[in-house]
Amino acid sequence: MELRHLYTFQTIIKEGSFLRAAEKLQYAQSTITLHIQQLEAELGVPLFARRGKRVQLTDAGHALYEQADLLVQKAQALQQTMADIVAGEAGHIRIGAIEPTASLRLPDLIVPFCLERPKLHLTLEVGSNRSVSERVADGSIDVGICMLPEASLDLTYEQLFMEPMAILLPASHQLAHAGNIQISDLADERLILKERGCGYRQMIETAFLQHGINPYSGIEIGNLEVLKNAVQRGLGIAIMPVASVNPPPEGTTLRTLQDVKLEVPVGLVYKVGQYARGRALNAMLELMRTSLRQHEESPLIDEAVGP
DNA sequence: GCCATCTGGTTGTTTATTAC
DNA sequence: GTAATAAACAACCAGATGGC
Repeated sequence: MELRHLYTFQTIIKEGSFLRAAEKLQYAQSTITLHIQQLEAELGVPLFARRGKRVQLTDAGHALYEQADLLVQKAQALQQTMADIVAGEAGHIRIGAIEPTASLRLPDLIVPFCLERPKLHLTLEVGSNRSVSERVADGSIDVGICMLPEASLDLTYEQLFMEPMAILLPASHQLAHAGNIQISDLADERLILKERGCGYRQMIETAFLQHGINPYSGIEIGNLEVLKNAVQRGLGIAIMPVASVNPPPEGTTLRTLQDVKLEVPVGLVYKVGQYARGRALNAMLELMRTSLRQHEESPLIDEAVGP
């Protein structure tokens, strides 16, 4: 059954004749007859009773008219949805992001973006660098915001900004008010690390091992909030994204290293060749580029860190 | 005057072939 | 294996004409 046959059928009823339906739909009159004949042949039942020059709906015609109305309405709604997707007003965007970007930076972008597009569906998944990049690689999410993914995943990486890191220590700690802090000063400290596979931890381990220091103290905490609380209660010190401890929790201090710049690159991650998606996703990517790259120009660390 | 049928031109679809 | 192209075929439409 073809939708245009149903349109023709509906138009005949609304206009009252085959001829006026043909004029309305800009078909030849013979086409209207053919449409109805095809519809009747397909359904195996006459839809109109021909009485000389007049035609009248049969019972089957009445039944079809009620159902056809629903079908045509559904089809029109579907066409409108497709038009909205083409225009970037609808569709489904799936984003994955690491912390603290997900909770501190993305809401400022996502909220106005979604309010402007009430028909848009958006899913934001928060995870580790590895899980976000793997989800992008297997197609579960459209785009990720994370650190450089593993080369084996064959993903495109577009750097947006550098995430500055700093040392969070209890305010009572001897290094809290020290002059310059060198990385060697942390050699004997209990450093609380994030979980294995976390990009922040990898950066910390690399920096420490380059200076001949083993950063592993035996304590790993996979959540930034719990990590902050642990430092606040004196369990040890931690190296954290500045954005996640700005301002530092009560009873803690944020310091930077004098000899090592602690920062990790964060960027957009997407599948090669998958870039040409819907307009809504492209608009979101453009917004992320514009807004998150701007962040690089106003680093949070200047406001948050001080002896 | 209105609808059905026939005929010819146009458009769209399918299939086979070729190139990458 | 996939995409592009061309040929054959089918479906569609419009105009002309006939029956009621």
